[in-house]
Formats: sequence, C-alpha cells, structure tokens
Amino acid sequence: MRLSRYFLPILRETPKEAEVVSHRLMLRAGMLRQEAAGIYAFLPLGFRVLQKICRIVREEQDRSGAIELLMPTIQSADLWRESGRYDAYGKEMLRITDRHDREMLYGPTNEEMITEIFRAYVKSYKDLPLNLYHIQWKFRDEVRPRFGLMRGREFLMKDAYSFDVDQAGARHSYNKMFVAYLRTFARMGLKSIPMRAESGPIGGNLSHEFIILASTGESEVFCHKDYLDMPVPPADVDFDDVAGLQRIVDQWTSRYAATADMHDVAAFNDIPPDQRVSARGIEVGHIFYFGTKYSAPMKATVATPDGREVPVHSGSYGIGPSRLVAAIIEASHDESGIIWPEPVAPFKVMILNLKRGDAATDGACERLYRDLSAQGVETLYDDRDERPGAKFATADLIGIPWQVLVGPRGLAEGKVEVKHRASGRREPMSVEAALALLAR
RNA sequence: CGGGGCGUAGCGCAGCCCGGUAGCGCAUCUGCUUUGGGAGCAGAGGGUCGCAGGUUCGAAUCCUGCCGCCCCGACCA
Repeated sequence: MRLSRYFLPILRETPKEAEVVSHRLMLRAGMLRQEAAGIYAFLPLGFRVLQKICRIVREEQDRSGAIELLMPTIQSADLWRESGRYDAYGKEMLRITDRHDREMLYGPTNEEMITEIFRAYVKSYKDLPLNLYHIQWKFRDEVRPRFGLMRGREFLMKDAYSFDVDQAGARHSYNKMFVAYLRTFARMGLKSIPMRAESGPIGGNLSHEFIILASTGESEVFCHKDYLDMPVPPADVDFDDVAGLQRIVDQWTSRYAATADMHDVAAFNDIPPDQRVSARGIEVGHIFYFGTKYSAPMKATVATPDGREVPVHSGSYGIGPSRLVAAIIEASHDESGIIWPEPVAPFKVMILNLKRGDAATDGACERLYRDLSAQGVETLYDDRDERPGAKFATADLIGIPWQVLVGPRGLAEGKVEVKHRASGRREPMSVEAALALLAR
C-alpha cells in the first residue's frame, strides 16, 4: 500500500478525551474514530488489526473443533423471556421496539439464541459434543463507558457455546476452549493467565478469566511467577485426548492466580515472596460452564443412549477482539507509539522514502515495494512528500514491526537501513539482503 | 446513578470574571527555499462560539433549560 493513496489520518496532537494510552495511540495513529460514547468506527489501519486478531481467534477455535456460524445482532424479547433473563438483565440491555411495537433488543450475548437453534435441530446424544461460535457485534449499555475500546458499549465478541450430554463431556469441552485460549493469546504475542473467576449473572460453577498483564491494566491481579513462562500447548495438541487436555488445564490451574475480587491474601502469602507477582491486568477472555441453566427452562433436551431425555450441559466462551486491539497496545508500546507484535500488525514492513524525487532513492524504494508485495509481504510504502523526521515519527507511531529507511546517504554506500521497531535495532544492508530478511 | 470538569476552525487551546460581533499554535491550500528524527519564509482558505429561549441598543461573554463528551466513584461475562 502506498501511503500517499491510503487513508491514514494521523493526529499530531492527542484529542483531550483520550486518557488511557491505547485510546490515545489509536486516535493518533488514525486507527479509530469515536462516534458516540463507547461507540467507535474502525478506520482502515485499525480494521486491519481487528481482522488479524479475528483470524487468529478463528484459526484456534476451528483447530479445537468449534464450528463457526453467524447469529444476528437484533434479538426478540420473547426469546429472553424463556430464560427469564429479559427482566433479570437490567438497563445494560438496549431494548428496541420495532414498527409493529414488537419488543426487540440488541444482543449483549447469545445464550438464548444459540439454545433455540440447538433445540430446533439436535435431538440425540449421537450429535454431541457440539461447539458453535460466532464473531459478532454486541451492545451493552454500560453506565459509564470509558478507556476507549477497553470498555465500550458496542464491541466485537467471539462467543462460543458448547453442548454435551453430561457434565463430564462438558468438562472436556471446557478444557478444549481453555487450551484454545492459551494458544490464541500466545499467538498474539500476549502472556495470558487463566484466573479463577466469579461466574456472575451467567451462573454455573466452573469459570476462568484470561488476563493479560499490562502496567496500565484496569484491575489488580495476583499470581505465581511460574505463570510467566509456563509452556503454551503446541499447534498439534490433540483436542480429542481427554486426559491430555486435562493435564494441561491442571498444570495451568496448579498455581495461585486471582483478580482483586477473588484474591485470597492468605493463600497468596503462602507463596515465597520472590515468587509472587502482583501486577495489573486486562481481561481478554472469559469461559464458563453453566450446565443446564438455559437448556432446562428452554427445553433443549437430547436423548441419552438409554432413551431418557435430558437437558444438555452447556458452557459459553468469550473473547473480545475489539478489546484485544486496545489490550495489545496497552501491553506493547513506548513513548513514540505502538509496537505491534508481528502476528497482529496491520503491515509487516514500512518503507520510508527519505528523499522523494531523488532517482536512486525512488528506484530502491520502488524495487523494495514491488518485490516485497509480490512475495506477499504486507508492506506500507511511505511515498509522501514529507520530511524524513515526519516519516520517522509516523512509522514509530503506527508501530509497523519493520522499517526500511531508504535515502541517498545510505544508498551512496549501496545500503538501506532496516530498523526493528520493538528493539530499536538498525542495521545497514544491501537492498537484496533487506529483501531476503523481510520476505522470510 | 453520585461527585467533578469541559463544549470556541480538523486537532490542541486563549478570549468569558469586567458584554461591543472572534484569536493563537498545529493541520490544510499556494509559492519559494529546504530534505536522515515532526523545516523556514511569504500569502490564503476555513467558525450558525454545542442547542434553544431570555436579559440587553448589542451576547462566545450574563441568566434559564436542554444536549453531548471526559475524569473519579459505584457498576461491569
């Protein structure tokens, strides 16, 4: 992409409404535009990151055996009356009336709807286990939206729903998601720590929050140091291996880890002082087992092998991709701007033409741009008529992992400079060497 | 929902107390000079001063109501 033809509205100054770093940087980097309190438009650069995140989420959901579908944002109030949540869910639910005075709502979550879909088709234990997920916009009318994307009212959510004939099966489904989540966040360059969680208004008794550590995190968290380098399950982990998955989950729940509201000071103090981690964190995922909470009232039943009809055992599993965009920035930035982990970066490489109009410089840039693009490397070419300083500042701000600085000074020696955003390391090399390095 | 604050050009702000018809920096446009860490000079365009009412000869400024946004707290799959 040529920057001169792209839509990247960089802000030199920070809009005053933005206080948290991710919000500030997203606005300045031209990723995001606020349209109302807690409601945002993703501009092209932000949208690319969101899509990268969604792709990783999808790949790991699919790998675990979950199946993607897409449910609507608008739901019928009647559906929610079946579970009893229409009255229970307070003002956070955005209620809408259509032209025929039918009561509708903008979904804050989809347990009722997925249960309705399930019960319409699935009647036998032979069709289980089943895990259906979608990635869809949700709306929760928070009293006080804040922190930009971190706590918006409209947000993108991946929510998966598992169905099993009994609790043991549900436990395995839960473990699949647990392992998929460990992999998902690790692939985004994040250290996530599963923490035992309150199950909240959803109910149930088996629940973990996945927290990533960031100094600017929203809440205080406490955990054992061992979590910082526990091995993440490999890509070829066998999701059908019940005992194997249980071992992974057991390992990842073997140490102390809790958010402030679940914190057990005595248990934490049993950890040797040098092994204690007290930090700030951001919740990026939450998984629940809630048994028959919805299947029983909504009559989602299946036949067992011995011919009985039983309500299915379910769990739900959320990840917030839009929140993750912000969370990743909270966890990965410096004074100059964002530092994207490569797997979620909007572009992998940014070429900085330091002297547009200089034949050698233009030529080297064009060659780099064409060859990298031809090899499928996502490349942003800063071909604007700007001074070098402005280009450096822009590149650092938007945080593309690799910058190639091309100017007459280096080219006189036959070199361009490759800068690694995360480490700040710069290395002069030939155009060929840069291509070889970056096309890997 | 309680407390605090803000709304003046795309962004950041001054002007408001003490009423006289709007200004600064950045950004934008034009020209010239410049070109390895957010350039310089000269010129230009851009504003129903959040909205509505009121007071006044006259309101960005004073009064009333409303709307929007932010921060702290409570709240929070």
